[in-house]
Amino acid sequence: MKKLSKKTISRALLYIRTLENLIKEKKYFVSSQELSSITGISDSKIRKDIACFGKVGKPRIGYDTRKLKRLFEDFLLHKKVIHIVIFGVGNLGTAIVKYFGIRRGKLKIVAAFDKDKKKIGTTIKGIRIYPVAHAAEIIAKYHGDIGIIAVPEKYSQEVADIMVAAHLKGIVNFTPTSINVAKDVFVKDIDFSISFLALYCNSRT
Amino acid sequence: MKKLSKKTISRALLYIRTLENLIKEKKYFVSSQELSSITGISDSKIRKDIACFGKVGKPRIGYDTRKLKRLFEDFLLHKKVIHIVIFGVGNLGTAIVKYFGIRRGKLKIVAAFDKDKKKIGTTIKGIRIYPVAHAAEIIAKYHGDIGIIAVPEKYSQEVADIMVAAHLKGIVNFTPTSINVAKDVFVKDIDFSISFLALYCNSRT
DNA sequence: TAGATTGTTAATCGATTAACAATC
DNA sequence: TAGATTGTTAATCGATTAACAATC
Repeated sequence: MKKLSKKTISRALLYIRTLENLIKEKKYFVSSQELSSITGISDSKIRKDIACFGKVGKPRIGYDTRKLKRLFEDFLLHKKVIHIVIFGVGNLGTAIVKYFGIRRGKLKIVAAFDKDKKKIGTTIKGIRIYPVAHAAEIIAKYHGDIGIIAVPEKYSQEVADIMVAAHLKGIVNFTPTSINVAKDVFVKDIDFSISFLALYCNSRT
Repeated sequence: MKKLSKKTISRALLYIRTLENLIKEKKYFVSSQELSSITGISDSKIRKDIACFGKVGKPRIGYDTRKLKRLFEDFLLHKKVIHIVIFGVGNLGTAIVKYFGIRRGKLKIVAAFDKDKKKIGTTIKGIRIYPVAHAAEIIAKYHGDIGIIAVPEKYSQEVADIMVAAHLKGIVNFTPTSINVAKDVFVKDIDFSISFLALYCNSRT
């Protein structure tokens, strides 16, 4: 088996979602061409991605949607539930807690942290908001897997340091700042301003 | 001048932000190496990106931060304010309106749309919520540039069609669905579930 | 069988890195 | 001047596309 590239992993997750929809529609076989027209990803790229996971297609018939979905999940998502912790329950943080406070697929928020004393001790969709000072302990208790930074920009590095110390292996950073972390920690930056500006710039090309 | 790749454009926007911070600190010259250590982007990539815009550096001295920032902006962001419209003011939509309802750099939300009669006519941070039926007219009136889809999944294509008809040239899609649009319209998908899952998968490699 | 579709190889494309002469 | 840093070229790397023999 080849090592999976980041791009292949992202696309595989998209295939899983697409296959789930197809299975819901009781479509049990699909060709790479059909997957291409649904996802917008080229058919040869799709076949090449699938090849990283195994040989499961049948010439003339295509792929068994349920089998293919299981194949991807066995490689990528054998964990039953992925535990998310979030720092900062302002506008964005609260929206995310409201969404992922209830389990969504394999994702679930297990704890939230904030500096605001008025928020600490309250809950959002059943998720308790804890003081940042107790983070290490709470993250260990809930077996946090990944962390979300949704605090004001100036606290992002401080929060990142806490997350690294708490042994989280992945961080989603919503602040417009580059954070520095140990190199075995993965960071995904989601910067709305840069995303929107990039879209605007691309659309004037 | 070379055609700018999407990646170069995104990085250039990151350089602009970095330069703004440096200028605020009254640092008026910076080398590609220093920019590299701040942003995490390799110095040769940075020099190559800059070369797409012009020759502005001085050997031994580096780049004039204010001049370099202006150079990027002249190419990418000559428009004073980019007008954003948003469909759907649920949890996420509301958070975004609260943030971009006030101008943030060159970005500003100018109008919001929703199906919920209770929300229509109300305002968030001064931004009025209009009925979806009036979208074409309102978008034209406010000179909308790009649109955000933050509605429930099942309405995403419907909203995309309205946006295309209203001549928006860029769409940010927060729903977990692939939308189909005319091919001169740019789409940026931001799917939190896939982003979080991908981060998790990458972190177990 | 006939023919559509897979799995895979080879060709192409684009982006990144390395290296260094030019230069202030 | 001496030497650090740019701008740029060549080398490398990885990802995508094209093509097609294998095959059910």
